[in-house]
Amino acid sequence: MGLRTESPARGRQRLNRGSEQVRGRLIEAALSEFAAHGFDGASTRAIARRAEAHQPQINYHFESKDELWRACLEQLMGELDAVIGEHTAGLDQTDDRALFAAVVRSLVVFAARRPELNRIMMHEGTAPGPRLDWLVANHLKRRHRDLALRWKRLTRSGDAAALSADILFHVLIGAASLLYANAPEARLLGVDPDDPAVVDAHAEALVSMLLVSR
Amino acid sequence: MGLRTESPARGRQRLNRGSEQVRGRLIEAALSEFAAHGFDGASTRAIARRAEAHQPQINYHFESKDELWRACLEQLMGELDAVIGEHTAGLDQTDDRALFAAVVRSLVVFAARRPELNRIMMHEGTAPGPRLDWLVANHLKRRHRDLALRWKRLTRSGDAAALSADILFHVLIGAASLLYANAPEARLLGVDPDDPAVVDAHAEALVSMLLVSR
DNA sequence: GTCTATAATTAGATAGAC
DNA sequence: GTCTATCTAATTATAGAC
Repeated sequence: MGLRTESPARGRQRLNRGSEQVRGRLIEAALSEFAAHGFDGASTRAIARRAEAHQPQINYHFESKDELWRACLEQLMGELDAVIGEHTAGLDQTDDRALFAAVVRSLVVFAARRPELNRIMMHEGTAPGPRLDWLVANHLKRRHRDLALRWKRLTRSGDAAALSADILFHVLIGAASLLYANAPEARLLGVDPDDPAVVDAHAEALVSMLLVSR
Repeated sequence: MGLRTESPARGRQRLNRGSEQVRGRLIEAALSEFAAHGFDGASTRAIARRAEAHQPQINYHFESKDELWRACLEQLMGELDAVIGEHTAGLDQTDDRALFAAVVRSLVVFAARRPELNRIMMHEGTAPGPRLDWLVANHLKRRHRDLALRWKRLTRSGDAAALSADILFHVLIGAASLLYANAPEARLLGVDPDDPAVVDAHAEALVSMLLVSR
């Protein structure tokens, strides 16, 4: 197996771009790959290629593929909270009805803009495992409980459709996000999940079906 | 590498169970594994182990892992049609409202009883590829078109909620199936997707939200 | 038709030069 | 901090005995 003595600097050019930039590029590439192909289907080589980095850099900047996955979810959950924050800012924080409508619109808008979060959650929710345990404990438990409490108040005030608070979480997220999580499928069916008019009508339809007119 | 001359009949006992039975066991095991872990995450060894068969038997009874996957989807789609058939049998076949309600109930009941179909579709819908192309061409296109036509008639007759026929497919399937497709997640959140009372209330809630009272 | 053994490829992670 | 080379383990598929 002949040594390559010919040139001292072979292969890809050395690129020192700073830890933070490479870390960010790896997270962005990884969440795309995890969303498209699931944790097992996403290879660290494909992630590195998409980030224009080398595969061992993943283990340098992150401890493991698992830790990279968790970093992706922290990123996406932070973005979701930012979108909800934008939609609920300036509202009367005691107006449960207006706040709920804003959350529904946030979920639809976010699912359309950033389908990766819902894709990853759909991949992970199909089987028990340590990643699902981590997701529920660190992100979903609180959101599920808060949404159920909000829905119970709306039910008592006569604003809510006839739907149990326990299952509202999955009914709402399913209705709000499948079109975008499965956008490749929707496109083949002739639907355009990237059309802002579609997204807007979708959000308003959900609000009007969930909140009964007074 | 020492030859094992010791015993002529080593390893697992030879089991000849007939082609049809082994084929069926492999399909049942495979759809569980594909549903739980996605196509890439499901290994043919795990499928064979679950079916109490040997890994090369997959390539004997099916041409490849891909063809086994397609056999799983034919099986599941057939079961879905059977459930829809049961729910719509005996109804006035010109009563669009009653037929639509029966289809909604079928989708919820089937998703709860057989979450594998929705799990596999959620895994496959997140990225373009030959399996998604096959699914859309052979199963989804027709269902999507028929449901949209039915919804347009209900919209004209004033029975339908304010929701575009284009996106009804994904809104309905998302609202009806995420609770069951992501049942492992729901269970960790304290919801019981296996409770028949939950399933029944879920179906009736969707019917009442989608069909406006006359 | 069932089974063992294995070929060919690819996976995540690591060692060590630079 | 980046990169090449490589280790170990796992993957799908196949060859051939039975």
